[in-house]
Amino acid sequence: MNTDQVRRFRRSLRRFERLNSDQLKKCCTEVTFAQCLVLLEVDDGDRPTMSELAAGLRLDNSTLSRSIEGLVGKGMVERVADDADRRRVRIALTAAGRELCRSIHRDNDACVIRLFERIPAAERQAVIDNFEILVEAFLDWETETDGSCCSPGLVADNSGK
Amino acid sequence: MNTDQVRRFRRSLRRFERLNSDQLKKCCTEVTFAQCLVLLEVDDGDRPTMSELAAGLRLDNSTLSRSIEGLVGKGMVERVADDADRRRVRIALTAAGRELCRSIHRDNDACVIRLFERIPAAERQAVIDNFEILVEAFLDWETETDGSCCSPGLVADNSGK
DNA sequence: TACAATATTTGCATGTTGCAAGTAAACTGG
DNA sequence: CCAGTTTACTTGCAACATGCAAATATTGTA
Repeated sequence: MNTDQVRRFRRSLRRFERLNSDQLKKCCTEVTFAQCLVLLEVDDGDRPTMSELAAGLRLDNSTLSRSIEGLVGKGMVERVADDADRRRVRIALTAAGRELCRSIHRDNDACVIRLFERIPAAERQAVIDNFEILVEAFLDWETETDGSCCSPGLVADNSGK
Repeated sequence: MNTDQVRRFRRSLRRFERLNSDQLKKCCTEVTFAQCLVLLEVDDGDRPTMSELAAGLRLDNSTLSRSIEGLVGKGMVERVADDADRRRVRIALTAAGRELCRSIHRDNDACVIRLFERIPAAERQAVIDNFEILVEAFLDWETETDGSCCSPGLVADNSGK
């Protein structure tokens, strides 16, 4: 890795960071952005418990608890007591929640397709594959360092002070 | 684009979203994460005005104003009145701000290098290049739609309701 | 000079987040 | 079986981030 590569990548990372901005996210009014991430995670799992969701989303249990609270209030998910261990709370989609997930997927699939129309067809698969490699590397690195290292993109680090 | 490609990409996008989480970002105590992004943007520019910074970071002027307020309070930047147009406020790094930028770059360059050690050397350039292509496509798309489309990754969209 | 346009800051409300403390249920060793 | 510990989750709290609308100050314009 030379300096130019590193700096170019970090610059892309900073720009990407700001792209997922609230402005972009706000086109939806049914649920908040954080709630949307939780909803899709619930949809991906099999009646996951709170802890499973929190781990999957890398969120504190308390933060997740509040997101779920919001989704319950909007009638998208239900808290279901676990028969085997009544400490556990399992989360299940309601009919409205399932419908919202379908809607989210439909609309966002279409958005991704439009996005990729800006990328030459020959490059699309490479972009997807390489992004996946990148995300995996991040996840792998996060797991190993347990979040104790600084964020590679942009974060200030006072370790040198 | 087939469905599998789209879904795989959106899944990566969701995971990536949560990776830049506060937990990861919090290794720094000098400035907040948002302030760090602003600081580096100031460093990149030539005594930029508030509006230039807000546009570059895709932030509302008011949000930027508060971030700058924080950085001024921490002695990292200074507000400088523009001689030609006294409505304008230009932002300049202080000596401490310049030093912090150097520190951020030094530490984060090192982090990126460690991150990429998890990716085979032969693939690194492709990962960087393809990430850049992706970010450019996002920026291009955002500019053209003026943020009026839904976020491709994950955002709920009630347009179908 | 009155009026419109531009640049920035403030007031306000909402959302997100983690830590610490609290509560309830399940396990464990005597 | 019961006291103490562990586990799962929720609440209290404080900080930060964010955009919209309104206020302020300055500049351009007719």
